[in-house]
Amino acid sequence: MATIYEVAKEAGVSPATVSRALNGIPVREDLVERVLAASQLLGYSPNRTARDLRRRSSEVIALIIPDIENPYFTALARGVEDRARDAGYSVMLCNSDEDLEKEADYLRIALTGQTAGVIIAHASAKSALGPLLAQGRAVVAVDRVPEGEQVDSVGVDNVEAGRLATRSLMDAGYRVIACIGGPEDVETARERTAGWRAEAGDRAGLLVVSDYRYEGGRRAMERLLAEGSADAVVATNNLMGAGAITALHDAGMHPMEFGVSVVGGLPFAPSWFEGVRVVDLPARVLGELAASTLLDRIAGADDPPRSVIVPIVAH
Amino acid sequence: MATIYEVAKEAGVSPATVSRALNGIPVREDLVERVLAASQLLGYSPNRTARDLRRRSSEVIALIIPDIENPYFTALARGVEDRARDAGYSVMLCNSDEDLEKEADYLRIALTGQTAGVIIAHASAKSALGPLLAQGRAVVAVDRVPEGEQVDSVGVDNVEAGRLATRSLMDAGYRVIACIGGPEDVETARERTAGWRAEAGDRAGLLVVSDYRYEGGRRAMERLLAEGSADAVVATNNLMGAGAITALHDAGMHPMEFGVSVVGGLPFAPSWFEGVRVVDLPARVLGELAASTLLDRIAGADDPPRSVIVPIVAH
DNA sequence: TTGTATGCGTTATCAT
DNA sequence: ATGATAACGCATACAA
Repeated sequence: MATIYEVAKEAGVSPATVSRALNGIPVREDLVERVLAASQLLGYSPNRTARDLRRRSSEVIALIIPDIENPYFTALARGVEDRARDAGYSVMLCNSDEDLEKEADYLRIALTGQTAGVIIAHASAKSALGPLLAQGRAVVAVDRVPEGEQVDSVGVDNVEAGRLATRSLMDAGYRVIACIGGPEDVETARERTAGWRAEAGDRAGLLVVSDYRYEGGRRAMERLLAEGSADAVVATNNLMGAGAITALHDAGMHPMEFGVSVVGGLPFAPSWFEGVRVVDLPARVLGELAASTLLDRIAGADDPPRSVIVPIVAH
Repeated sequence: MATIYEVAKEAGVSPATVSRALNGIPVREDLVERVLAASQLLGYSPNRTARDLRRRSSEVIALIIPDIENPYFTALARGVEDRARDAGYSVMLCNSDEDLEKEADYLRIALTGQTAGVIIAHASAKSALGPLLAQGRAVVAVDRVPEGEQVDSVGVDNVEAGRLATRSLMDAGYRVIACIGGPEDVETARERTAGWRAEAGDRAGLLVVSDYRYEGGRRAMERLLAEGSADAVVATNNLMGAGAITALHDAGMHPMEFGVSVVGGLPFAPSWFEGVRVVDLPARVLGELAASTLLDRIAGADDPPRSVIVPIVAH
């Protein structure tokens, strides 16, 4: 790879002039042209590592999500990406796999590498955002909003989501509504379950705590069917909802006879499941807003941490 | 952030000793301990940008995929990620969105930043891998195998996939089998369509060329239904298959009366569509193998480019 | 084994 | 506006 020195020599100017010409800092017209010609000739493009080292920042933002195979988070990622790209940033997507250790690794990489900022849907409330924040790095929590930390956040009203999902079943005439909950150390899971509880009450055996995954939802549903006391169920996320529907299907039942309401949609499947109620979550918008918030911080906004709640549109 | 100099001073040794102690280069036992204690105390961790600049490499590999919202590619990404992580590398995932310009951006970033290597499922045969290869960077093409380039590649036998999907419908007794093809500048699309053609023949109007996307598959199916000459269809990728099924459903038909065979599966939905035939593609394995291949290259393997074809398991 | 000093490729400071 | 040069933080060649 050609360096800035070679370009300088080729163009007959100093390296400083090359740097300026390429960075939009005023330089005499004809020199700019010589620099451009020389870089073209040598196939030069600046070494980003050196630039980042010198500038102590970069145009990369890290996005850490807990499950890259969950369409909810990929939609969110698209939102982040589109907004970031418009602002000239690229996105490094990291999959923590709901694993605190992997997440810590990626957080460390984001910290020690020169990322301009970090957007994170943390794997657990125990996530170690401390070092990032202490160091003054721009950080935005998305989807999952840490309860203790002083950090910008973008999320939805999960209690309301849980309520809407539940009420939708009640309105349809179902009487005993069970709930498949997510991991207890994930805020969104606790909140959505709380929403269900507020509407449906909480009788023993009606709440099955699972793991936000497809297989977990499936097993939970099997248990509820075996139990036999409910006639409808709220799945607190999309994957568990899919699992529940599968279990229902495998048991030879249709989502009409046993009511199903899911918090969060699955793409490509809107019309396949008549009878399934869906409380859509604005994943992509969450991503866009998180990116906008982060970009503001990077640009130097120093107002106190703000917390954005995106409204849910009921069906 | 603390630097290596501060740690050195705190530990009463030279920066070089700190560097060595931290990188497993022989250093007197008690000095190692002092260095460790000092880094602990100061919360030191090496600046990766500086290290990369000095070493002229890094522990990050870039993975460029054309559609982050396609479960096929996220499964592939998981494969890459798992294998890479085991080897101590982290993965920067980039979404080209089937857009040559975005892809070129990411390729440039991968080139100018110190990535250890690049794994790419290119957006189009026109992708500009040239600069990377010319510069001797490790590159592996996955899923989509460039036809002209001298580069390692990992893919499946797409012609065979197309054949299998078609034959499955023929064996079930369908007579006139249409095909929803993907973009003509994507190798996998051309090959799968070729597989269909080889089995089903190609009569006018039976091939609808689409775009590998959900909506495209939906519209293509609507057209085929309007046309009315076929009694079954091969969708050459998962998303178009989903779109086709939706169109079918919206037209009040079931995948039993109008045969549907899809190349590539959709997750979370195995048992929902009785009657739909699926030729599963080993996306995750593709990712794992691509990562292994890349890691070999990074480690210095200098045998000629190899081309791995992962067998397809028929259902 | 340890320390000193240099260089990785930029950008930014300071003269000019 | 332009050029010489220092500095970003680390790893390593060389000297001790």
